[in-house]
Amino acid sequence: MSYSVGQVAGFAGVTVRTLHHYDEIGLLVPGGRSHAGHRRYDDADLDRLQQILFYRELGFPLEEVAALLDDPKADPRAQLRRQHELLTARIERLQQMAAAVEHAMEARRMGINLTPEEKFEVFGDKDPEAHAEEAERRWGGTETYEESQRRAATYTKDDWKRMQAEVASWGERYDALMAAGEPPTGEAAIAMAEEHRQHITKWFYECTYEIHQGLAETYVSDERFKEFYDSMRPGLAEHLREAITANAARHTS
Amino acid sequence: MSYSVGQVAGFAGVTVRTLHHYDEIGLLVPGGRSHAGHRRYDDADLDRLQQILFYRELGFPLEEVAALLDDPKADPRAQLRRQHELLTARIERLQQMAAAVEHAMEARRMGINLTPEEKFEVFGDKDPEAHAEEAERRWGGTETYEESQRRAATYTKDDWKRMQAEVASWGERYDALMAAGEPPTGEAAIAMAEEHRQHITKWFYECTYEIHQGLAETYVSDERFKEFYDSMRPGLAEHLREAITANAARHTS
DNA sequence: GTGCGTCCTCACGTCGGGTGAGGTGCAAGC
DNA sequence: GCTTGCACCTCACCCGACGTGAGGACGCAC
Repeated sequence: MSYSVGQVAGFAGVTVRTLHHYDEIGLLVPGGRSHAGHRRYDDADLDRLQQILFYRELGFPLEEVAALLDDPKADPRAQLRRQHELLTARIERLQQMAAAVEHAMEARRMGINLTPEEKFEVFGDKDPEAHAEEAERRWGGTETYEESQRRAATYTKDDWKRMQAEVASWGERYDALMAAGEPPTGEAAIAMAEEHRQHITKWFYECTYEIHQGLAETYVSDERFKEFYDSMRPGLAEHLREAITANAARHTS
Repeated sequence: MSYSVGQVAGFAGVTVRTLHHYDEIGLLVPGGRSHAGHRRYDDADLDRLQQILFYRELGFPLEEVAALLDDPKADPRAQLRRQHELLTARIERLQQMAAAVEHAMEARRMGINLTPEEKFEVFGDKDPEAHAEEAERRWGGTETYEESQRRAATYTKDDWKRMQAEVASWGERYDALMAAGEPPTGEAAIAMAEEHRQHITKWFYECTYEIHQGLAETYVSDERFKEFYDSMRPGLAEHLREAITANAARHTS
């Protein structure tokens, strides 16, 4: 069984030119040539191509791909293990990005102004310095709630107002609920947690129960988020977190 | 608050040159310039840069990134929704790739010879034609079990033999177990399922309970995989699937 | 023999930047 | 006051991973 460039290009989903290129740079030299000089790929070549495409997809430069594949002390078992690790690492990375996106949007929803460093946190730039100076800018600056609101206002003003009204209404009702001594695991609190989740879904993005729980954690762990909720009533942040957790538990069981 | 190229490059984790480039092509033009002609980026620029990097990371060409960001009918809400969708789609894709890698390795373990089309299945090339002709090659070909074994033999011969011995031993014991009338949910069968899982982990890759269950499904749904197991004893494939499921359930509860 | 389809080999174009070369503006140290 | 250093500027060529013709060879079909 041997295949022409066209056939291989066909089922591998690459162009003929790409195969030519790989031949040129010695990354994938076909097992043989026909008498007319046409490239003939055998099954081993296909296996190799599959591996090449795998690593390419994950963004490796071709030179490194060659190194990985020609590594003599990497048998198929090691290859597989590596591929599997790469994939799971990648997935984790994306999940972190998703979490960061959710986080960023929550900040926006509350009119919290992230520092530049925080904005780029997603991209994994663990550079924990310039932190004193940063706090200066953050708390000493003159950027107000109002101002950051203005910046977020690519919404129509009406939309924004209506959303704020919903938030306010929800806040008052949650305040009342706590005043009445309702526990976080009670029906009333759980209903409010669910309303909170649906508010996010309505105005921002599909907020799953899982995501919601993630957000709940930051409401108590991040000072600014906590302040947002505690300003409605002291202790609200924690109360809400527990209600959200209870609500999530109910729906994932 | 405004920042120089160097500062921005710093916390965004890109080079100064990149920022120059983005300015040149009009993708990110700084809000202003200092009297000396130095670029000054303001907070809105940072937000935009963050978005740019997000889409770039997902592989969009810069021109498209510009189109996405300058789309007038995409408010922050729509952006967020889109980003979130892109991420979850990407994650799903990677998970499929991971599953395909697992699948490929199982095939190798059993000496099953995938058709070229199957080898590239991962890369999503749904082209369900040329299927009759394909079956010809697949079943009519002369490639034997032996041959495909040979190709997979980048293992040391010893390793391969020892692995095969383990498989054989396991098969005999599973055969006996079924002959004795053990149910798939019984202790003995579950122990065999667990041994099966650990065999894969030992020789190939970290096989989680979740992955194991995925494999179990293909053992009954893919004719060739089914044949591999049923040749040890008719009905073994299905028996094993249920045992694996029971074993997985025990460990994830 | 004349299409046609697929293959071949140059060889230049494109995209997203990297990497100097050579020059300017400004603060600090001598 | 002068120079040294640093961060910035523009101009311009270089690179990887192909895309995109141009111009030609093969084989089969009519």
